[in-house]
Amino acid sequence: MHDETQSVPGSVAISTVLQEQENSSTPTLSVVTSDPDLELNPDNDIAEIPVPFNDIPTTNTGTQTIGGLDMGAAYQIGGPTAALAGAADITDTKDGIEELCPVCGDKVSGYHYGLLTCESCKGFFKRTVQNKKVYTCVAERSCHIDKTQRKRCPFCRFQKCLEVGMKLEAVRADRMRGGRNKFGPMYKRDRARKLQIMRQRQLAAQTLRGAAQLSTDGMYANQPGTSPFANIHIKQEIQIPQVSSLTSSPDSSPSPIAVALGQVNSQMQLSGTTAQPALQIVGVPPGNGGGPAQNPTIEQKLWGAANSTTTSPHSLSPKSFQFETVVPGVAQGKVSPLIRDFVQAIDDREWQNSLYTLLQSQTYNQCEVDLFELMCKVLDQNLFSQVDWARNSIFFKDLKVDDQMKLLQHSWSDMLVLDHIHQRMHNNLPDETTLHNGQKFDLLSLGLLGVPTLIDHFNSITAKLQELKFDVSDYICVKFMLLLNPEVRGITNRKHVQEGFEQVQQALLEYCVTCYPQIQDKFNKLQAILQEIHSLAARGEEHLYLKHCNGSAPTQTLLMEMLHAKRK
DNA sequence: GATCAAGGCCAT
DNA sequence: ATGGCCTTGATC
Repeated sequence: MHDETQSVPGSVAISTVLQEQENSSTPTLSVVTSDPDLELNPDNDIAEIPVPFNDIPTTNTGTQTIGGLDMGAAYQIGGPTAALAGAADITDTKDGIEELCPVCGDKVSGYHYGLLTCESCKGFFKRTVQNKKVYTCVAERSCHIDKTQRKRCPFCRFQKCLEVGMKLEAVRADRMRGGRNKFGPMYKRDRARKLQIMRQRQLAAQTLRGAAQLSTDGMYANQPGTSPFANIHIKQEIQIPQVSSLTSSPDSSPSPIAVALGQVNSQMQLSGTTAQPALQIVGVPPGNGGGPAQNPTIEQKLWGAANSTTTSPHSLSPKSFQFETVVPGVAQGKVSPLIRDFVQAIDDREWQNSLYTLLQSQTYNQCEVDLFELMCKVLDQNLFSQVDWARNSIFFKDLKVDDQMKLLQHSWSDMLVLDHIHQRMHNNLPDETTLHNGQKFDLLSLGLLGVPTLIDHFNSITAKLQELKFDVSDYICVKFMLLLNPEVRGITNRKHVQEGFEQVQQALLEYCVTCYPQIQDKFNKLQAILQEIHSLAARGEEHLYLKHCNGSAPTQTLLMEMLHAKRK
């Protein structure tokens, strides 16, 4: 079986996505340029320290240069002369810092294109991107890459380069030599973090040695100087393997956590079964700097699953809501079949699974990711889910693609915000989560479309909805009403949209009256809140658009496509 | 001036 | 095509 990479797919047109219903091919979401220092959240568990490796006093760097080239700080520490260093802490850190190339396991020669890699993978990555190479895997796209076999399958090698986090955007389009790029500060922070980890390890080791020594003496006491913090150091030490494994994974094995979550495996399998971006990207930054995992996921979800499930989403959604518990009045037959079906079709577990899978896959093997960029990727994925949901929804699915596009272009951001509110209110989505690499990701920012200042508005909306006992049925009806907006300009089949809208509106009105008689005017109040959501979403869109215009937001995404569509 | 991550060169 | 070594140049 021969698999081939394809040429650059370009941006994802909304119409393409929608039209895929007919041919079920897989559009490729493209990639992302980003500034890794933009809105970085340095708030990780390990305090940043102002001492990069290269500031560590060594007197023997000269012996570590090769051919007159200073080989850099990272391996200076772990290099053959490290043992000669006088300071005990330097010799002790040797094991901690000696890194292997995450692609092939060869010796690391420095930071290249986003992370520590060996010289050969650096060269390979550069050649591939610069020369827009297109490779083929003659096997199953899952060839093992190590030092001895890395030459065998360039396809899988390049795929692995992307998987571990090598950044296409670090290869310069203009081929300019020298200087520094935007990743410089990230490399510096990564060095500092590694150094910090080494020191913690060393202290933990000392503490343990001390404790062992004292216990053999039949006494319990901590070493002077470290005693108050001994437990802390040990605790941090336990966390270290997760963190350090992100930058050195010679065999590319998923971390135990990822395996336990069942997340990385599924991602990797997907990435191995889909023609991937790798080379399509060349020239254009790849859709997901973090590797090929994202696109196949989206594609599979949207165009694989969706095409076969249009008839009965319920049966495929064992995770959908149990009406009896979430929809009051259903047992008494008070709820319209329309709302029943709506609610049953919801699969929030899938929503959250996709979210966490994406977050973990994007940070797997990455020492530090751009959190704004990551947020955009999540929004983008949500957007794909949104389109998928719409295309399989009653009323909407009967429309022509042009009409569908217009409706989606008009409502996507409102629906993203609404979805987030729903996830928080009904599924306990937390406000933040810790990523695979230890960074904290602000989940709430998704609901704010990346605008921190919208938090008050967001909270006020949420509070009002809570007062109204906004439930899952309300949510899904409101979502339909946002989507099926007959006011949208240029709709050809406005009658159908109008009918759909009115049916949902009527169902919601009846639902509010019958199931929530104690809440006065719930229906109209919900309508008013829709306006607020719309205004919040509009500000979010504006912000994202500005970010995009000044080059801070990923390009070639469905998200940006949507942002542009409204401004055409 | 030193650093070091880009790109380039060239023997293999 | 690969990969080890060299040159470059922005940043520290």
